Amino acid sequence: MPELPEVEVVRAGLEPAVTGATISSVTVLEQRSLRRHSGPSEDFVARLTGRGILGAVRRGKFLWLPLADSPAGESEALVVHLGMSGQVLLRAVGAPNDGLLRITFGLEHPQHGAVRMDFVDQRIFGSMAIDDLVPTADGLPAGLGSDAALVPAQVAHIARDPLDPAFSDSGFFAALAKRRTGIKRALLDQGLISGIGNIYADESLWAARMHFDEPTNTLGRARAKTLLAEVRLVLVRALGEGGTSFDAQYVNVNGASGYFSHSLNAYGQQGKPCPRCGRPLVRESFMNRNSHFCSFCQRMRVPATSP
DNA sequence: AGCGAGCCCTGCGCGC
DNA sequence: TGCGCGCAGGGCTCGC
Repeated sequence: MPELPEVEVVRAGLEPAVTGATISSVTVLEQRSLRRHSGPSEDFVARLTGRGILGAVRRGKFLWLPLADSPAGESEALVVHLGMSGQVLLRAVGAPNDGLLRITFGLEHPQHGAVRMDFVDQRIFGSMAIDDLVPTADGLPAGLGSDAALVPAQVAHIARDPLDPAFSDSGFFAALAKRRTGIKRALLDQGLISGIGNIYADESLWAARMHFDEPTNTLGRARAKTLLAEVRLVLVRALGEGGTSFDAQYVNVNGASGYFSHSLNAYGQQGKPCPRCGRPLVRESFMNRNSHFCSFCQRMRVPATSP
């Protein structure tokens, strides 16, 4: 469950269950799910077993669980990226294993007792890793879920997401004005603004009535503001509905689906009438993926030339 | 700097 | 019923 709302649903579901819990056991069933971990699976298991979990933090599509008792004062965290098809599920001890289970943790919580935390991932684009926490560049809290200004080293290059109170709107507008690229490319660039993927990029652009390939440097401050406002609106609405689920793949920690797929205006709606103007929505190949949009409402805007 | 291509993968739904 | 194809929410690296 990839984009910000889906990852936030997972974070919020994990937070009460894992904060204060101790990892009693770790079993790695699929080595490739540790692609982002620097050591072998034995190292991963040995370093996690017996450790306490301090919370659940998210920036963009990255999730991490800060760990207690880090060696030599170095702060460490268990970093999770769901990739295209990853899930983190909380299950009763003894529940049957999912066929796509890659890594499983036994957790012991002082109040809630024993629970299992399962990392399930069909395509293995997702991964887990132990990583060092490093200070944030701006000294502000790294993401949602913790006040600590510490971010996993492998997440440090990821920009803040638009729901982060420390996200700089003016910094984002300035970066857009400086870049020579298309607006959807910019929205999908996790180093510029994080958390947005193909679904919410298309939904935001539809809401803002912008063509996906409109150049960022001629967008102008007012239209950039409109776009950012629509991005936030779409993300918040999707979060309110538990994220977007097209099938059983994208679920919360209890395995339940979100409902935002019923609210999609553009993504996956090719051939259907545009909810605004009634003309058929189209799908166009873009960046090895697809863009879904209304070719009437979202016409390429020709920037006004100075007289 | 920015971009396209390639790569990492499995499983599903569809048309034949 | 079975097979092959196209498709899928992401991100990293490389060469131009």
